Amino acid sequence: MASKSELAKTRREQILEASTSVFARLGVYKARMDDIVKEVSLSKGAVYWYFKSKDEILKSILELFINRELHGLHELVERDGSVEERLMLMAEYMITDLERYAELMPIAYEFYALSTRESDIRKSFNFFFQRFIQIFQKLIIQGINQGKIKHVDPNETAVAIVGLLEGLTLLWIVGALNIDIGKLGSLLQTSLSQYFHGIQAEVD
Amino acid sequence: MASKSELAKTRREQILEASTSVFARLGVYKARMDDIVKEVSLSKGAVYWYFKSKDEILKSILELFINRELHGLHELVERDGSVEERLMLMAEYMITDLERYAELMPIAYEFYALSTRESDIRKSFNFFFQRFIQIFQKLIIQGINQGKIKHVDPNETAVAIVGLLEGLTLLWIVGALNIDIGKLGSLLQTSLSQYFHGIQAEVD
Amino acid sequence: MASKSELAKTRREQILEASTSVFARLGVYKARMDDIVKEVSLSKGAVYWYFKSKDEILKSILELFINRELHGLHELVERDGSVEERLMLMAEYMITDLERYAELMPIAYEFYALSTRESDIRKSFNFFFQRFIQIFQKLIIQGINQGKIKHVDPNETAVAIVGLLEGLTLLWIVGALNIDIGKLGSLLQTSLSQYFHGIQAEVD
Amino acid sequence: MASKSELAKTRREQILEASTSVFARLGVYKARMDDIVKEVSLSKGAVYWYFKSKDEILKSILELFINRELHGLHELVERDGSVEERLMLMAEYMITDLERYAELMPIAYEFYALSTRESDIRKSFNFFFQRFIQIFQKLIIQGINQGKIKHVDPNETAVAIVGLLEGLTLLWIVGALNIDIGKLGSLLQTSLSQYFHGIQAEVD
DNA sequence: AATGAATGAGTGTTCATTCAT
DNA sequence: GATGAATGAACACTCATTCAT
Repeated sequence: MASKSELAKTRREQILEASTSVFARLGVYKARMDDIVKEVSLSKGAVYWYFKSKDEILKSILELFINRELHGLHELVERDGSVEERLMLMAEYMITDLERYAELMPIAYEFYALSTRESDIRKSFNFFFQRFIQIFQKLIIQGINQGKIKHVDPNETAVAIVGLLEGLTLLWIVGALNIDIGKLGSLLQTSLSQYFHGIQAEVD
Repeated sequence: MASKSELAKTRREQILEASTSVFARLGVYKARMDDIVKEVSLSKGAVYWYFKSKDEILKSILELFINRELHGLHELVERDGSVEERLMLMAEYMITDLERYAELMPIAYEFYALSTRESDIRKSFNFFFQRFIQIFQKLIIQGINQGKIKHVDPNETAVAIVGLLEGLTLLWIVGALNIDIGKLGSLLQTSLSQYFHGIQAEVD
Repeated sequence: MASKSELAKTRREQILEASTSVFARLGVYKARMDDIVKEVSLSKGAVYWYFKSKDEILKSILELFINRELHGLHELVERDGSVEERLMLMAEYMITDLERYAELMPIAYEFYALSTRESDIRKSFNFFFQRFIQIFQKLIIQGINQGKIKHVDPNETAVAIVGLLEGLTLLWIVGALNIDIGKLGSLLQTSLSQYFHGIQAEVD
Repeated sequence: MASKSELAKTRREQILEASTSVFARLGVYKARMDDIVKEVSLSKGAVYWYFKSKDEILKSILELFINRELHGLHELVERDGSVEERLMLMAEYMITDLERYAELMPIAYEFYALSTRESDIRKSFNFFFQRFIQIFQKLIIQGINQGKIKHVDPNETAVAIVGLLEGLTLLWIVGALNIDIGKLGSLLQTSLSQYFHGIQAEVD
């Protein structure tokens, strides 16, 4: 039974998907509402029926990204395995994710830039990264409790790990690495592994 | 004795400085040529006398940033001290730098976003990060030769370090950390230090 | 029942009419899009909805002129009467036409000037004048076949006649004649008549 | 002894020559003062030292044209020969002239267009064409007095002749004739000759 | 006389948004 | 719900002209 809100939901999704693609291709500012309208094969009025403004579309895209991403990560946390194994698993997940959404990454950096000026976006990122970091933090704490990891500050360490992942992604996106995504995967794993050794508890 | 080209150089610098400030405050796209004109206290015609478009201004800013930054880093490489000490020194330098240019960081992320679409900018970043990474790579190689660092891949390791620094900066800029810049400094140092321990040669 | 394209056609006509009037009054280059917008009582966006640039408006005006003019002339060719009578009829028609569109003539000269630089316009005029000349050529050939006109070159003669008409119009427009349009009419007729006598077959 | 005004005269001529060339090439409105400055190899200030505005340059060009043209024509009038011969001579002269200044003709049509809006230019043309017509008028009157030409209205006839010449030139400039200038010359002569026969006195 | 940097009003065009149908 | 014509403020950039040197 497709209720009114079913159609609305579908339409919003269509528009969001089309917009994301357009924004990624042209950049958020160069993208025109007409480009979106053309991409989604709806009329301009229809797009404005479901979204009040270009800005609302933009923010909805961010929301969608964040939810999708957090959802994916949460599933990973529940897995079994040693702390190191699970760390690697998460790196792997990020790569798969990056692979799938690579062409959408440009938008992310526009959002980062925007976040310095728009508190809405800033809050969203705050929320997102807090969660993201928390996930790793739990892992670190587990590791410490299991005697696998030194008595480091779990939050600081988690932040460093997320930073490492984000930073390498940035370098890749920006074209500083000149490597394909497969190579980026192993780079991420090597780096994480090295970092992990730095915080690993000494064994006798 | 201000020769013709002296004036031109001065004017270009004035315009670039004003533009940078305006771009950082309003965002590259929301910033109007009139905002720049007002900020620099010249007429619109004068600005266009020295730069042929808003875009040229933008790209010149990037050029300036990159040159300034590389220049600063190169000086650091020549310092004395152990590999670890010099690594910390560089982190310190980055923090000082970040402190000074903090309010200009939003532009960086707009540039990152742009780099995915504009090959000019992509090339500039490629050049910049290659150099940046190289500097660390040399340090790593020295460390390896001195027996201070394991036989890691120097390039991969340098990339990881730069990634770590960039990533933490990103998290801070984006508001994910909720800490002041001083705290960011010590976070950078802790993280680097931990990473360094992970690649340090085993001692008997 | 105004279908979609009916409205579009009407709007385009409105805009073209208003633009013609504005161009004639102010000159093509001094005329501003705002002048057109004001004249047509539409918004600027509406004008740009139907024409993508000032230039397209300009070229559409030329197209319209040419079609209108050729259409009118073609009807004249079908008339009955002697060759000389029909020649006079055409002169008469041109005067009526000139009378009606007198205030639009300035545009014609801007088009002539443009035709030396813009191949689009050059082609349009080429097409127009070829047709125009052809009409007179047919008349000449008829005259020759009827033994009313000497064995002159029909094309050359037709060109001369059109040249004579255009040239006198030019002199009048440029203000060289200081006569009213009625007097221009009889001047045209006298001149044509004299020319006609020059090519008339000798009678015994 | 090159007095101040000698230099001034030279400079004005240089500027006028360069401007004419630029105007012809780019069109009066598209031509920029910078184009003129570049063409004449003087500074912008220098150009403005000798001419108060672009408009003054434009009007000076017209003045120069007119003087040059009238001067040339006046010399022709003094020649010997029959009326018909001298008529042909003038056609010949116009062709030579057209040949030399062909690439400047576009400006003429811009002037014609302007003449409908600017009384200065209108007056200049009025003056010019009056003289032009007068020259032919004298010829006609002579012809009448010599019994070579019918009792036509000398002014009307002169106007028709000038109109014929101008009109054929217009058709040629506008690209309606698709013939080279040599062919235009013979066309002019044929047409004039035919017209002349139309007004020639009957012989027994 | 000459230079060329500086001025700033003015221009064609764009585009997010609205709204009558 | 949906359409797409209409709106008009906003914008990057131009260019004739000025003026300090």
